[in-house]
Amino acid sequence: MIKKQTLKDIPDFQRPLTTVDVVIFSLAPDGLKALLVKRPDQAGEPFRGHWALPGGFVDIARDGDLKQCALRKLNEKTAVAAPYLEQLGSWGSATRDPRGWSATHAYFALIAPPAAIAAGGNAAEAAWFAIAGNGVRAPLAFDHAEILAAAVERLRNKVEYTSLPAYLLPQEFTLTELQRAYESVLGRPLEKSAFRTRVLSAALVQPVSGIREGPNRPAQLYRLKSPAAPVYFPRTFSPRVKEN
Amino acid sequence: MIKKQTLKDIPDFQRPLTTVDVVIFSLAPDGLKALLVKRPDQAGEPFRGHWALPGGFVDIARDGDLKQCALRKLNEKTAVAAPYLEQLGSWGSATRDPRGWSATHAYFALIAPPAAIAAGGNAAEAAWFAIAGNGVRAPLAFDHAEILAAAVERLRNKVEYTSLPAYLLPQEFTLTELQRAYESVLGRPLEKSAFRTRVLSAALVQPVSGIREGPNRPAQLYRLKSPAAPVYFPRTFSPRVKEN
DNA sequence: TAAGTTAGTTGTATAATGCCACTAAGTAAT
DNA sequence: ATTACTTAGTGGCATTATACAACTAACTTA
Repeated sequence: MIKKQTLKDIPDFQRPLTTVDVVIFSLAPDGLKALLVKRPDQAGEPFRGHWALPGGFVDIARDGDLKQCALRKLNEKTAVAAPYLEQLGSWGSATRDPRGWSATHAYFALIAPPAAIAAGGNAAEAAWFAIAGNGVRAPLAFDHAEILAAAVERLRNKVEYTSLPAYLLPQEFTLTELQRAYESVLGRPLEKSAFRTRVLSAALVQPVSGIREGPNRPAQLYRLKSPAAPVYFPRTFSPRVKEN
Repeated sequence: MIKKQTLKDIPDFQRPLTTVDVVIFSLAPDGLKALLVKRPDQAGEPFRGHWALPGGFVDIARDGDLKQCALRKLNEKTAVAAPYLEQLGSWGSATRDPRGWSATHAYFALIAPPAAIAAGGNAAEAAWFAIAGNGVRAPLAFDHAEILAAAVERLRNKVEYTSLPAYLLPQEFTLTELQRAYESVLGRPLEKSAFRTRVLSAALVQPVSGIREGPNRPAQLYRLKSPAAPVYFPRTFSPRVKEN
């Protein structure tokens, strides 16, 4: 029988590297985007010059816990007030980082477009990439393509039965804008009437005094009733299956 | 501006401790159970003699990746053929382990009762605890009560719209047994007719040749069509809300 | 004033069930 | 054998959310 491992059996150099990575989504007029950063192009760095998810080592002196670490990573790239931030999962193996056994704790964040445009710090090394299919067109460092794909899949899945797309919009929005956000993420059109009934009959949004003016009939503005917690619907959107 | 941390800035002793913990669920006649193990009662060990989730340090020499590590932990306690194993999330902070900054990767497993009864190895130090509410009655080591509560919540949630309870049963089962499994996890009765229609119209189970004999009308035996992947239903079970 | 566009509403059909009552097939006691 | 009891399995109506389609409303611009 193999001896159970205790702390003193684990020299420090046998501890896995621990990182946190954040998939940051936002919405541009032409669709869903994810923020990526360029790996440093220095000797000894893995995946030099590749695009990667924002993230890095947990700093045990600065980070109280994993979520705080994720928020720190998020704020290093883009200053957002109260983003939607959800844990996505963790990826760890002997081979994912050439520097040694490493495990990353992945989060995904949804932020509104205005704050998103300014990528803080070293802007040349951060950019928004369009989501096509389950990822972006550029090759990514480490297993980040896999992590990004998992984030996209999770987002698409939850969009079917939650209010998540609202976090991709500014605080105030029209119902049509909200519907476009859903459609952008899902990649398919939704029925206007069914969409409105669902959104309005759930305790999801409440009207504000403002009106969105435009070249045609103005639209009522709404905002989230309880931004802190997303709303879950009892069913998914599921278009009727045609016979024949 | 704070300098970006690179590998050489992180002495090994500043790396977080990395563990994997597994919430193992099974079904007894009187309800849902979770397997817990007793912490060693030795000097220097944290939470001496407390009950805890099965788990421990990632062994970078033995474990290829996190899931393999979770499977190893699972097999150290109970030998199961092909359990349902899903990543639950990760918990990491400066304070959760008195030995230092630590992060655990938590998984949850669903296993069939027969294999479950024999808790391998040191049986005196492992036991099945009834799930009451969101956890067990005993106080747990570390933040394991929180992790267990998250597992119970995730399980209850997914039971509403997936085939997960089937993994708590032996390979062959009757529809009534499956319904009882759902009810055990949910903690509320389900409508027989609606349940059967849902299960049979989804590509969830297929009849096998066997019949379950008993003191009354015998029942058709079924097994999962594709044990590898759980089935998702388009709606949750949701009892009608009474007016008045 | 008519055309064009987007906002928002209304009405019918449908799918998946919730709910209730029923029939079917065994064992065990009489 | 017959009846009582228990669990397996089915059938039918009601309900709910939404898919779908057609409609009305409000505004700008030519």
